[in-house]
Amino acid sequence: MEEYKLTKAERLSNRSHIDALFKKGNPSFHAAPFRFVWIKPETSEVDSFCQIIIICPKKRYKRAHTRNRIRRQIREIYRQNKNPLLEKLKSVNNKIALGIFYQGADEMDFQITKDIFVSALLKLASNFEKNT
RNA sequence: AGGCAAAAUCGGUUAUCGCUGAGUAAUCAGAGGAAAGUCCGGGCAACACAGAGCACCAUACUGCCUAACAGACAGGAUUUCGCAAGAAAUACAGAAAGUGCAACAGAAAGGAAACCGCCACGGCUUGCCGGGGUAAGGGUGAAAGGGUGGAGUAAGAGCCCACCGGUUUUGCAGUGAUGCAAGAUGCAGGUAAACCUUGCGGGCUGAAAGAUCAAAUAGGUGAAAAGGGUGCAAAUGGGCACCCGGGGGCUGCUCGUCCUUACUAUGUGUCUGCACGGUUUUUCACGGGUAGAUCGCUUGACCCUGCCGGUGACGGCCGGGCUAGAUAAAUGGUAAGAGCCCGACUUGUCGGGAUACAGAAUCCGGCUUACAGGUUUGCAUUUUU
RNA sequence: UGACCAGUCGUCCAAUGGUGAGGAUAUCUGAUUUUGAAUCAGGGGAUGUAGGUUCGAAUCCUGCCUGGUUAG
Repeated sequence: MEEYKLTKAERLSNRSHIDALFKKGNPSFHAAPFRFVWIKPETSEVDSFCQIIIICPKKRYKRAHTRNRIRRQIREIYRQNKNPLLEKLKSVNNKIALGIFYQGADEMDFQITKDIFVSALLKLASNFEKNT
């Protein structure tokens, strides 16, 4: 069963969870323009296996429309390619909160960044298998 | 044809995978002219509020429009440009309420003074000196006490006269700023985007305002419970034993057995073991309130067509319409095809592009700034006829 | 969403509306030294931007740009 939806349950929106992510989150790896941070949430009330938050800092991207565009494109990539990660998480029955930083150029090439992102996600999933 | 400036405008179809809102569902809707800067003004909300003044801030020709404004419209004045017609700009109240300031230069920078001068007088060494008069000319400066001309004089001076400018009174025109005419006045500069004065205006804080619901934890308030009986001991004391009841442990359950049924200081009263108060624990209730949720939130000084009033900004009326409402924050990805733009060859194909400035966060009215492309208007230039 | 402040040589700071915007440091040139450092002498280099007020603006006023601080 594969789903290509991205509902609100899959987005990180609780303030305390976000604070926990940035304070105690495992500083995982860099991958070209991306950087990932993840944590296992303390409470198990979360519905989905992986909640994400996309960060493009205002300090780096001054204009609102550039920030919007970057965030939307990353979200689109994640939506299309999230299933391998989710299946792995489901198999080990883990729930995580994931923070995705973007630090690349203002205008990004959709296809190239897509390839990078997909490989990075697979790497993250394998990393998970080792931990458990 | 390319260039500059201004104005209005911000291309867009279909399919599909998603996102946000509405709807039972089918389905429908989904960023801007500036959403930006946050520079003004209001709506709305909380709090405050007898009246007046001070302080602070903002503003400053007149009329008019408006919910309001530093905005708009109509006009006046001044300045600049122009031969003129006219165009453009204007923070456009007060310098005779007061206090300041004006480097350098210059005699003197503000109820004045005399460097070179001019003038007569006195003295003598006959071209100088002295004490006077004067401010036309020269010189300094950004600026030198209205300007030009005449009369007048020893020389001169609004000392006097004419014209021009200023101030002011009256009359006329105008809603008014003001204009025109007639008279009066001999006229102490500049700077208020120096302090300041005057007039008009401002209560203060902002949607993370504010309203409602409300978990866990901690704390607040109130109520209840921490037992009853019998016997013995004891006053330098306030304990012990047993029985009943409640709670807990041992056990799958019962019996049985064990533990427990609190503390209160040199508290207060009282005196026979009690009452009051306090502490602690447990239970219940209440209210405040955090996370969170809902409202505020999009039907509005709204948009469109037509008619009427007004020079105009704008106002009125009839009819029609509903056009984002998110909250770590929705508009994205892919594909195709007309038309458009760019480039290449060629004169109809191929390749590329979908873009400038830029993203709603409480809502409106303005201002300011950014802006590719095509459109319209104006200006100058070049080429052709 | 509001409130406030600042912008001066490459860097850090001065300058009451008034002389050619000053000082430290850096940099350049020369001297000194076998060479370098230190020292000495000399030079270049700046008022964020566009307007306005004024005789005159880094300073006063207005718009814009950039950077920073701050409330919740």
